[in-house]
Amino acid sequence: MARDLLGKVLVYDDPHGRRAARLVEVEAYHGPRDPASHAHRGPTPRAAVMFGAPGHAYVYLSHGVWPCMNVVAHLPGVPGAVLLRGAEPVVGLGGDPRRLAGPGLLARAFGLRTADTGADLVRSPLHLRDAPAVAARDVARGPRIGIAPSVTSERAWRLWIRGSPGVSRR
DNA sequence: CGAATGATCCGA
DNA sequence: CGGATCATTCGA
Repeated sequence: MARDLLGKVLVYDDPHGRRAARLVEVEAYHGPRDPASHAHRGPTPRAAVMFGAPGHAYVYLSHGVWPCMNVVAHLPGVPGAVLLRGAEPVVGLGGDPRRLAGPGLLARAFGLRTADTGADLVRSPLHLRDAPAVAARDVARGPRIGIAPSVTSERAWRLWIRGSPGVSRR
């Protein structure tokens, strides 16, 4: 579930060192029943990873410039993923949370490429570290960003940690 | 508000 | 194979 990702720490170890950030904003995409999901049109080469095992990365390129990272997460047989939209720096990412406020900024700060698609987020250099659950009163939710209102109006699938400076600004 | 910038998908 | 689309960002 998307809200379980809030508060978890995304870690990327590469030859340059470790980068880590605490996730403070995510959006859920629900697969074939969700027209906004890249999995909506079936297992195309790009979206195929979302039809596989949960806990893997799906990184796509937005507008030719911005890598955006998702965590494949779904119930058996129902493709879906969670877009990472905002985070707070923990290690190796500087001190300004606004540099991680937005899916493109976040994935770029980690140096992610579309080739990172498929990474096992439990065992690979790119992984998620568990963290205590965020209290319900600290979690806010609203409509997803950049999606036609007709699609998303009744689906408040964007979740964020109230008051965090790592939440994307609008 | 519009440009940047390229992978992806669909229709022909 | 060509054109439209895009889960975005930044600067004028």
